[in-house]
Amino acid sequence: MTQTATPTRAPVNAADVRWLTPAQQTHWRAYRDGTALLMDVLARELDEDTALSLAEYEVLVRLSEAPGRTLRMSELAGELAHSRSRLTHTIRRMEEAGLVQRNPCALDARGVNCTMTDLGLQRIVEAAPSHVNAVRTHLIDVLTDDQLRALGTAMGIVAHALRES
Amino acid sequence: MTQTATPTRAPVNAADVRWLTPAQQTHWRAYRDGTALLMDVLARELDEDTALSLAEYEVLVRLSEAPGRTLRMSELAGELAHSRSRLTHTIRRMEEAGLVQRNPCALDARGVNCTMTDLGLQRIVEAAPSHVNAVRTHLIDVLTDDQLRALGTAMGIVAHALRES
DNA sequence: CCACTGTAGTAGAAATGTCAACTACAGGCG
DNA sequence: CGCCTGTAGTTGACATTTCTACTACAGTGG
Repeated sequence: MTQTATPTRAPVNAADVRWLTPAQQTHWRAYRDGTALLMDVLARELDEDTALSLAEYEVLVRLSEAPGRTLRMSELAGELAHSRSRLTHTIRRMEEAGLVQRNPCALDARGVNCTMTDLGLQRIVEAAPSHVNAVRTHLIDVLTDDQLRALGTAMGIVAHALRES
Repeated sequence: MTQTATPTRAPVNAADVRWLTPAQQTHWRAYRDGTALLMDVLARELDEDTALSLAEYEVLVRLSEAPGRTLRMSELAGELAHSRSRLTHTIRRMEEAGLVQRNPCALDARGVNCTMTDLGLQRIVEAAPSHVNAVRTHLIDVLTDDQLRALGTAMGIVAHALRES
């Protein structure tokens, strides 16, 4: 099912809405508020400790795991769930900072390969301990194994459903 | 325990890091990716359907639930987990659009009360069905009750831990 | 009363993200 | 081939968020 020209969903009249139950409200808000607080503290601590933004850090993580420390721009955008435009801007800044390098893609003349430089590798090796520690402190260590597993499972389902459409 | 002047955490040497187990990695990434995708689609659909940003929508929700449809700026910022500066800018734009109004606070001359206008109320009444529907479609309806409860519980714990510090 | 420290809110500049074109190439099909 | 549609990536204008510094008032303790 592809999008129609105007991707507007059918307007929902107030009478038809299935409002959230109080319990659903509570859980949705806990998720929303917890996520806002968590992402905020992770971004702040990463920036203070390493002068990297969360977006830059995640770019480097994905590249560090890719064969040849290289990924196509679109693959990177897909994995990060960032818009192509956003990624272009981020990568341009990172390239100016010497963390990555861009090269035309041999197989597909439209494509651009993005490669992590040695400096980029160095930066993420330095940054990883601090960030892992922050994730541990604020997320992993405050939850039981079961709670973390449930969290991952639930959001995995959500992510999968969204990637379908 | 108060913060020291330089709130920098002790640097973490690579040797001391407790890296995440593969399972922890997986769950953390599922959470992170799912959240990015979910927030993105919710923001996009809300904007398309109602021309409100998620931030504006949430301001209106909090105000609509407050006595007198009024909250202090700092209370609003605290509930939304937004910085005071960010809130000031958001509210200024919303005030220009006629959705809220600011008045000095009688009890505390430093304070500012933020009140939702009738137009603001009207806008959120119109917007709510669409947004609830989107939350349902992309989050609530793809999870079982147990999964949603587990998600809310886990993130509630995370939020609580962060609000302590 | 006065100094001191902390809280509330704001403002402008800089950084970052979004949106809407736009170029260029790929792949299918007459 | 030549046309058409779709994908990859970029760009610049615009909107939002962050950072930092600032003003003003509250509350505490001498």
